[in-house]
Amino acid sequence: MRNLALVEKLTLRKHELDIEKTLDCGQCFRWTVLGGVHMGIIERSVLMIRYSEAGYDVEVYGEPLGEKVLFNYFDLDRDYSGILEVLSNKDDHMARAVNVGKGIRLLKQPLFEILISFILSSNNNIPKIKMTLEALCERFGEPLGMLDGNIFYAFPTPEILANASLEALNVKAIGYRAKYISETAKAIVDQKLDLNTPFHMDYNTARAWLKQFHGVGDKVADCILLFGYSKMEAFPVDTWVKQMLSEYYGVESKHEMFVRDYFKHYPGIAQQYLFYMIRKERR
DNA sequence: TTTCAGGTGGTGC
DNA sequence: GCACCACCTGAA
Repeated sequence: MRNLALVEKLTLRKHELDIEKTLDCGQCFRWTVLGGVHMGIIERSVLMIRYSEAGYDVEVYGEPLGEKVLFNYFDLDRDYSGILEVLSNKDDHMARAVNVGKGIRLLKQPLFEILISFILSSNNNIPKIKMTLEALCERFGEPLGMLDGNIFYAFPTPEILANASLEALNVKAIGYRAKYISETAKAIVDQKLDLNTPFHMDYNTARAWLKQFHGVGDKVADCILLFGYSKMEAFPVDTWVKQMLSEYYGVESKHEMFVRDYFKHYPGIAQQYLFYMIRKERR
């Protein structure tokens, strides 16, 4: 296995971006942190991100990424300050969440990767999801090269997963979700479905479109729409968020109506900041 | 040994 | 529409 070559050096301004929080708020699973260095893969580029005076230094290995793609991945073109100000004026909980979560941005992750990742997330927890994803990438992803003794793998393509047997897909901790992955990959390949389609749909239509895949229900569809498609109307409700909605807002059912009315155009950002806060307080 | 974890799909009403 | 419940697996 050949070593990955450094092909690009980029910088991220610190303004309104906290890498640590952004990569550790449950929206992505393949980033790791070691000795203060964040390592991750975007498409076929291996990234190492370090703190610096101005913000963050980004080293790109393997294939060049380009500033535009990097900025897009971290949603840097969106102005969060105005949105967060409106949200923090809503109530004390939201104000606290905005304060605690300052610097969180909603990523725009590769679509097939985010679809598969969140199908794996159902009835599951983060350490296991990470374990399963790494196992899938090791078995089915293309090895991109080595760096510091570690082999980095691209995310598997729909074709490779569609052609894999259920036995082969039965990697660590995947369980009954292997069938969902197989059926989803097959649907994409056989029916020539274009994962870009939801970009051109409104939130409700896009959500219904994603739910055609086995293993994608309301919550998983909302995660995909929020972390892959930047649909800010999406408000994923898991057991913790459900409990939080009840506790903070007295909402026991019909969350969708409540969040749309209450958070207006940005339920997704509200959800992510609230989620980060309740998760942090639990730990 | 039992319970639960960042849900979904199937079933029955 | 809504309420149940089985479901892989690993950790507590």
